[in-house]
Amino acid sequence: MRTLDDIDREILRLLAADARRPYSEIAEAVDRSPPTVSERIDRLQELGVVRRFTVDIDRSLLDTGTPILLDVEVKPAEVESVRAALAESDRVEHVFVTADARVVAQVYVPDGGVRTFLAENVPFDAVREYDVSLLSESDWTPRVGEAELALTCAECGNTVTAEGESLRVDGERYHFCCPSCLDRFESTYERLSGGA
Amino acid sequence: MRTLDDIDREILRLLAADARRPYSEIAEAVDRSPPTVSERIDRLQELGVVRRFTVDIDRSLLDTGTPILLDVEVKPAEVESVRAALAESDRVEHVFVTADARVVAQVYVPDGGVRTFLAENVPFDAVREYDVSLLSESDWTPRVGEAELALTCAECGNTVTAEGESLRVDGERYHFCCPSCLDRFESTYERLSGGA
DNA sequence: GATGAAATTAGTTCAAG
DNA sequence: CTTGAACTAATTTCATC
Repeated sequence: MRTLDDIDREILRLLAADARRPYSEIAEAVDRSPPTVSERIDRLQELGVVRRFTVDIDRSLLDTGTPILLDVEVKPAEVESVRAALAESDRVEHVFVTADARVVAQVYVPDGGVRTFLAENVPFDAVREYDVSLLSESDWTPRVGEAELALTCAECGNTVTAEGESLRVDGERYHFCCPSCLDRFESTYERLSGGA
Repeated sequence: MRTLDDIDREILRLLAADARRPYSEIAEAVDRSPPTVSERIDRLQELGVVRRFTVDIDRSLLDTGTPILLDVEVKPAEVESVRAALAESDRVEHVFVTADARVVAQVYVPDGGVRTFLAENVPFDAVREYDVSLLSESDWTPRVGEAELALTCAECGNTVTAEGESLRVDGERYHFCCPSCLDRFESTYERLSGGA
């Protein structure tokens, strides 16, 4: 398995700035041919580095409620359910989970107000406290920087280097640091799914 | 000028979920022809509702530093300079400005740590206090919802309705609630640029 | 505003190095 | 890991409604 090189990073940067520029233009910028660019972009998607192609929408031009930053202090066991519940909502664009069990979300609050929004969207018992800040502006700029690929072995948790391998099972990608981990993972998997 | 209709919203939703689907597919979904879809997307870009086509990158797979949520309390007069300084940084992906003069940013902190990052990126005098939370997860989902176009008249500040008009000057878009405001804006503009 | 047909432009496949 | 050439697919233009 290869890690990311400068060409991948440059492609990511160019796509982040404008995902519609023709591959011929990207190809010229990275001094490769269009088929190479095409293949590398496929690989970036396959690796999950590129999650999706999308549009950045200026919601300040859209009348979709009042933008707030909602900071919810949750019971540690409920962090994931609260994150999922918020991420699910039509009114929520960003969700951040902090190490100290807070879930921070950018929410476009409907007319009913924050309390109603919370009551309807978040498991009542999970919330300890919450805090609301009115937002006056928000920016999003996708960045790539000097990023190196940082994958974790699905079997042993080590960092996956260039020697690693990867495997796709049931639409999920798994990465491994070495053939042994891949093998072990595969047998465990087969045992489990065989028994099911 | 038209406002957004259901077809525009559906197009936005489809693009947000996958900006690469062919126009023929979008066309079928909204029961129009590909040229119509093309034209409407152009218009959404022209209006500034679609800021750009981009890729959603999974930065957790990229080794670009420790993700934190940085919450900076700033002197009110410095809010804009701090926002701009942060948005400028290669390490910052999101910046939110709250109504009570806090600037909240998602930062991928380099090895030097937060203090160094702040010292190098934010005007020293502007910061009153700051607070850091380690992030364990972050989601982004572009949403459209039931959005209506909410433009503000560049001359009088009223809401721009379907009767409004718009004008492009020096690469900037301006919207107006009525022809009088457009006229007045134009004369003011010509007077100012004539004198320069 | 919308369209079908034509023209243009972009993307992918493939055999080969 | 890359490419040029051939092929396939997508987008835009335009005359017309």
